[in-house]
Amino acid sequence: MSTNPHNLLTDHHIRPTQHRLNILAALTGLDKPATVDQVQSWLHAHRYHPDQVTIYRNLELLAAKGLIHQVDFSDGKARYELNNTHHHHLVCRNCGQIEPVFGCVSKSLLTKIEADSGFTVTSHHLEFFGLCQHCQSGGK
Amino acid sequence: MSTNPHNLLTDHHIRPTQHRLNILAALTGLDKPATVDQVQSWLHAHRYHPDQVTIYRNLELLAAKGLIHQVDFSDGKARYELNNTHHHHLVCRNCGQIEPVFGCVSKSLLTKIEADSGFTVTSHHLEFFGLCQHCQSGGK
DNA sequence: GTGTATGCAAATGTTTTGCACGTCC
DNA sequence: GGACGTGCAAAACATTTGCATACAC
Repeated sequence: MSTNPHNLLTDHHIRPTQHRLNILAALTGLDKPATVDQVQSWLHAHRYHPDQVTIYRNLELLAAKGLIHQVDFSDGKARYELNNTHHHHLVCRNCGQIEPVFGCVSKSLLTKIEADSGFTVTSHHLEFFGLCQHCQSGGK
Repeated sequence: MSTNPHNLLTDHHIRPTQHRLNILAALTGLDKPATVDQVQSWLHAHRYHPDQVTIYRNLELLAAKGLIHQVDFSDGKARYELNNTHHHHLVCRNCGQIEPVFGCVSKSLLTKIEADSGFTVTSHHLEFFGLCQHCQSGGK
C-alpha cells in the first residue's frame, strides 16, 4: 500500500483524476469529517472548481472503495473522512467544534454482540456530543 | 414520573393532544427506531390520519422535551425511539433488520474523554452494522 | 478509440416554513 | 379569548439521475 495519493488511487483501481486527487487533498487538509460543501469550499479556496455533483460522485466512490468513510452527526448532512487511524468524534452541540476520540467500544463487547445476535459486525458508528470548554461558560 | 402516556405528556408540560398520544403509541407499538413514514403508516393502519407535517413537528417536540430521541442509521432518514432503557442497535446492512444492543461504551472511557477534552459529554450515538445470520448465508 | 469522468439540468426525497383555521384551557 | 395545534401548500435543502460532452489510458 503506497503512501502517495496517486498510487493510493491506482492501488484501489481508481483512475487518478485531478478532481479525485484534489478531493483527497481537501480531506487531508480539512482533517476532520467534512461535508460536500466544506470540500467544495476548500477546493474553491485552492482554485479548483469541480461541479458539486462530481464531489458527490467521487466521495461515494472513494467510500465504496474504502479509502474514506462516512460520518454522521445527525444534522442532515453527510460527512466524509479519510480512513487512516480508527477513531471517533466529540462534537460541541453549541459551536460545532470537533475533537477526535481515540477510545472505542471494547473488543469483548463486540464479541458478545456477535455471539448474542448471530450477526457478523462489519462496522460501527460512535459519536459523542456535548459542550466544549468554551461553550460551557459564556458561549450560549 | 407517571407511567401512562397522558400524564407522561402533561408531566413534561406538553398538551396531551390525540395526535401526540397516538404518536407515542406508534413508537411503543413499532418498538424500534422508526422513520416519519413508518410512524405515519402505523397510524394509518390504526385509522388515524394526521398530516405528515404534524408528525414531523411532534417528533421534534417530543425529542426536544426528552421523551424520545433521534437515531441515525446514515440512510438519509431520521428515526425516533422512546427514551426508556438506554440501548443501541445492530443493523443488517442487507435486509435492514434491527436488533437492540444493551452493551455500551465504558464509564471509564467517558470519564477519560471528558478529562482529555474539557468537554461535558451529554450524549452519544452508537450503532453497529453488519450482516444478520440469514443474510450471511443465502440472502444476497 | 473505448470506457470512464465530468458538467449541466432536472428530478427526487426528506424536512421545514408560512399562513389560515381549528382546538384546548 | 388567547395561546397553542393542525392541515395544506409551498419552499428549502441535500442528494441522485439522465444525458451529452470531454478526458484518460
